[in-house]
Amino acid sequence: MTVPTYSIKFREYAEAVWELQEEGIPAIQARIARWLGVSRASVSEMVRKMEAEGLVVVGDDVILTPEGRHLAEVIVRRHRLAERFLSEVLGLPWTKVHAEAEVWETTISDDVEAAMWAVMDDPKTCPHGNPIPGAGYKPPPMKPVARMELGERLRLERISEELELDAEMMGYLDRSGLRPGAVVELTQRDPHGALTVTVDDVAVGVGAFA
Amino acid sequence: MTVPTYSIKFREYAEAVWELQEEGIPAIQARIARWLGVSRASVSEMVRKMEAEGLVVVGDDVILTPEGRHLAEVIVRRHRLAERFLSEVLGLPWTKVHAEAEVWETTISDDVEAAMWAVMDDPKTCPHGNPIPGAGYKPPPMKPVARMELGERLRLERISEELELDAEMMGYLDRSGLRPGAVVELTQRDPHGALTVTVDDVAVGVGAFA
DNA sequence: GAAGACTGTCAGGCACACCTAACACACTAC
DNA sequence: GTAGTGTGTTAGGTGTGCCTGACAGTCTTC
Repeated sequence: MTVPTYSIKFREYAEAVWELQEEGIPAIQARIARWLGVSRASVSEMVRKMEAEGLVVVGDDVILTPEGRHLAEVIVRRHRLAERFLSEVLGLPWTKVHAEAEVWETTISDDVEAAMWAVMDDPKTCPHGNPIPGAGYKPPPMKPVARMELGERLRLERISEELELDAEMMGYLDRSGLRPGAVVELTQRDPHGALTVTVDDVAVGVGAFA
Repeated sequence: MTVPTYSIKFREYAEAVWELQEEGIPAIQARIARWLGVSRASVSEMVRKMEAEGLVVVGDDVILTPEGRHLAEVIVRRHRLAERFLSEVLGLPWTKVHAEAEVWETTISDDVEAAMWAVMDDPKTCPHGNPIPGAGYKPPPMKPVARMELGERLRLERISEELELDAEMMGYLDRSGLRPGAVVELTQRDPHGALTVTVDDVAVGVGAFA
């Protein structure tokens, strides 16, 4: 609930590092650059400034300091809280809330954040199933669909942040019934890794996600 | 409901011109500069860029073109709608919503704006009593408190945007019971223009506002 | 070991919105 | 008339965050 006094860009970079780490991807600069859609040179520069401010340590990976992690968690929390709010209170389709929350996460004040908590009934996750940091909820251990066995059935828990970036993909998933909570069965896997899963007895082809 | 594709700063300048005009203040550059808290040089520069884009005409006053007025009205509408939303749905105190809405006005998307309209019961004014453009509501003709007669009683309709900028002043007004809807009586006027008004039988000293 | 791919960094530049300092012009007051 | 005040403009400068292009270092792969 602390006010992040750092620039919007610092917050976004901290968030990116945090999310990469959450996805299990090592936060090297090139990944951060792709994640944020900027050049490697820009990341190199920003990351050096953030190191000077004590937000990260730059080595082989970029690692958040406790201060940096705290900053990132405020942003991620506000992002997911905003997604939940947009979906639950304002009734926006869950496929659209990610893009909106990108803006909200850096503009929400302490007061507004507190008011959102108060107005919702103890939210634990965002509409994509990702846990809201600080809500006291640990997501169950998960297995990406890509690592399921043929014929295995699983309840879909969450859609990765990376996929959320892609509005078209989100629309596709939604139309196909691939939402958090849906039970899917892996029915086929082609030699290149593309999967066919069955949801509500309908077969759908997808790539790999959680 | 149109997407304003102009930069955030263009939107804020357009809004400032619109508000000055609403307050009956001629929108000369020096006033815009004070209103926005920037230097006259900056206003001169920005206003020239906006003229090149067809948003304003620069003469003795700065005048909005139809395009510019439209842009400004989108922003003002979103500002006041956001204030109402923050107060009504999120339960923030009415003295705080202006500062929050400053940020919201430029970040709200078409989708979010539509959702806000849908979630509230046909709002006509912001919590300070200012009309929301596009809500089909014309405020009654008003008389600033400063122009009341001694002993005259009046219902407070709105608090000017200018005052909203000043959080301390807003707190003072609120604590004094000077809220939209309150009935005030002008009881004294000192030679320098300072006023004493009576609200709920309590005397309060103020400057001049609507 | 050489070729190719990937990575981080550096130099140099750009757009945006802001600033101060200095100027010329208008208006008012005395 | 002159002094003072307010106004708009110009010139030159700043900080932030982005870019491209070129470079050296590190892996893989053959």
